[in-house]
Amino acid sequence: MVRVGLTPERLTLAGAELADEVGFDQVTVSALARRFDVKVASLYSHLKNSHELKTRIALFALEELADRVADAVAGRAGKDALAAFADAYRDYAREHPGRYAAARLRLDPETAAASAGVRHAQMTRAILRGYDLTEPDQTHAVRMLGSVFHGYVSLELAGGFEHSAPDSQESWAWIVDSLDALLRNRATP
Amino acid sequence: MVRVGLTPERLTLAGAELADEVGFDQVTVSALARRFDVKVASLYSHLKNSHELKTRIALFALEELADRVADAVAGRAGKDALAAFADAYRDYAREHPGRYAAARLRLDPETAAASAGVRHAQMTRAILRGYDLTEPDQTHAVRMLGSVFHGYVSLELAGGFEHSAPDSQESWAWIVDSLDALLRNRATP
DNA sequence: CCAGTTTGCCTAAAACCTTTAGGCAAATGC
DNA sequence: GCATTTGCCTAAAGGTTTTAGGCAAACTGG
Repeated sequence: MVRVGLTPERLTLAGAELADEVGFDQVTVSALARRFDVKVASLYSHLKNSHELKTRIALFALEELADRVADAVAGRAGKDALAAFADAYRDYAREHPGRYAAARLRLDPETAAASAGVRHAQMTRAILRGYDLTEPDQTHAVRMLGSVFHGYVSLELAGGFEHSAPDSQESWAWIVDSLDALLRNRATP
Repeated sequence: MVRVGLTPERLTLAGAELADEVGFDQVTVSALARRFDVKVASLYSHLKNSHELKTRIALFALEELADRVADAVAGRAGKDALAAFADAYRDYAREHPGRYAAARLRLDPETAAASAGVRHAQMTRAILRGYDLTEPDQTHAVRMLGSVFHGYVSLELAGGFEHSAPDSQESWAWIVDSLDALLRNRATP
């Protein structure tokens, strides 16, 4: 009975990898046990239940995505920052579709408040500092950017733009461009 | 052994109702059988499998949503049409969250091509006729509108805007307003 | 270094979901 | 009214979740 060395962290990471391979909703405690070649029940010493596994993966993905976005945005401002933010977001979703799906898991309020989700909101607001928006416009803009990015990426992942011209990349650039113009128009004089 | 009168249509409708009550991913063949007070295996005379049930609910929801949007948009043009489209979309998602989630199910290409999804795309293009966009801008705009609406509604359903000011309704109006301005700016002279 | 405790993975088992196979009775058609 | 079709049933196998209890490996301190 060799000990494999399971920990919540290793399980979370393996779960994230599994999500990218087979889809987030195919991530089960059973599948994870198979991957470590241990019996299913063994995982329940490290995880309260299946929901905790999914939540952990979600939190992990949120952190990772926030790190990437922070990196991408560092040292940029204005449209440059907006484009970097947008690309970091989209690239992450395309590289890690399962983790991205995980990041969209609905968290209970306390968990969400303690998650990297707040960093996302902060970074979005940081981007908007380049556009001189005052409240409540700034909040509206935060919500709009979140909607467009999430909406686009999730439609793209679902294959919505696959078999039609023009290329998805072109639409993405057009949209970022349009959003920049929109935000500049909304700036308070 | 009383016959309940199961049909694929009745099962689909009941499945849609169930989705709104407990969430689309909680819709199972078992739960549906309980609702009709018949044994689970009985449903398999009317449905090939669980996936077919979900696909049917998705197609049903797409039709229903397309009907609503068509109704809302009829006789309107320009920003009026845009707002009517947006509201019909958002209202449907809020009234029928389970069906809305179903409508976002990934369909295989042939099924998607035969679905009301194509009506959605046509209606979006119809809205854009009021803005004098030429290709490829029109396609970019179709994709952007789809992204914003879907993204916003799905973040809203996930509770993203619940416990913060300003009201979601205000942000929605601001966004529709902004999109209208954006599209007018993009019009070809 | 080795007893004692902790920890990790195991077996066993119950509950629920999916799906298939085969049966009996109700509805339909001639 | 009888034969056929159809609809719902029982039975059963296989997968996932979760809990309970056991044995052995890995730490702990004397």
